[in-house]
Amino acid sequence: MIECSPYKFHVDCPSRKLFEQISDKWSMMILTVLDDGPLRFNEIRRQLEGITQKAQTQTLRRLERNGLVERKVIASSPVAVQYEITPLGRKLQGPFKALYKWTLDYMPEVEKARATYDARIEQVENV
Amino acid sequence: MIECSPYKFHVDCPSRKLFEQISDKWSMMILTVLDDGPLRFNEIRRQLEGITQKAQTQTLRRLERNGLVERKVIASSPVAVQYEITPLGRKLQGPFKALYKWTLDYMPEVEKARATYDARIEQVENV
DNA sequence: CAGAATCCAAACCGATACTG
DNA sequence: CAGTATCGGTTTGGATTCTG
Repeated sequence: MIECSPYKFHVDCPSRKLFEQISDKWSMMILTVLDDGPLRFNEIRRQLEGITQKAQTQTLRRLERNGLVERKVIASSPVAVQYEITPLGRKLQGPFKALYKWTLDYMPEVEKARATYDARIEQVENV
Repeated sequence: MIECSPYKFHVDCPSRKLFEQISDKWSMMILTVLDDGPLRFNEIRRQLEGITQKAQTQTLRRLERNGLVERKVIASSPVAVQYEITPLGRKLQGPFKALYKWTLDYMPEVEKARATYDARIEQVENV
């Protein structure tokens, strides 16, 4: 792990600035569904349970601005818009899949830890 | 990428639940500095520029609850508290480092994309 | 279809003061 | 040292309405 002086994680450290941009609720999921191929606005929507139109628009705009997604307007009536992952966005798939695998592999351990923690806390509070 | 029916990312998908827990502003950074060895509260603080005491406490509690960090109270006067990464937390280092490397490798590309996007937006707005 | 605009409530966040 | 408690200010999030 490379360091950013004088703090390990300086506010100007690229990892902080960039992590903020992709660690929101929906970016990772949108990039993941787009990895299988381009989708239209409502096609994305149908794959992500619970996303609102506003959140989706905002997330897509940020992804587009950061060069991770390309927005293509297809002139027709009514107009069609297609979202496509860029090569840069595709390079995030490796890290994302590693993270995704971790969540599946260790979810049971995390839940066990939570149960233990919550039980201990409750005990302390009920003294 | 494994799917969660009927949506690709169902609300009960482990990846969503767990990703929410670690994708906040500080978790990744705290786990990273703890990877080098256990630290006390204020030692962590000194490595993470801009973190407030409140945010640090909250993040550490969540990490502890999820079994990623262990909190050890050393009886002394004044009391000392040590935070140590757990084996489970350490298993996240691989994915984190992959993500970290991506930010360093592609930050320039992202900034170029932003400049292009912002210039285009400005042009549209100034018509 | 693919959004933009608006409004409101809830969550978060930092600053401050206090404690054993 | 290692926190807890509290209090505004800000941001976020959802629901709703409107548009070409």
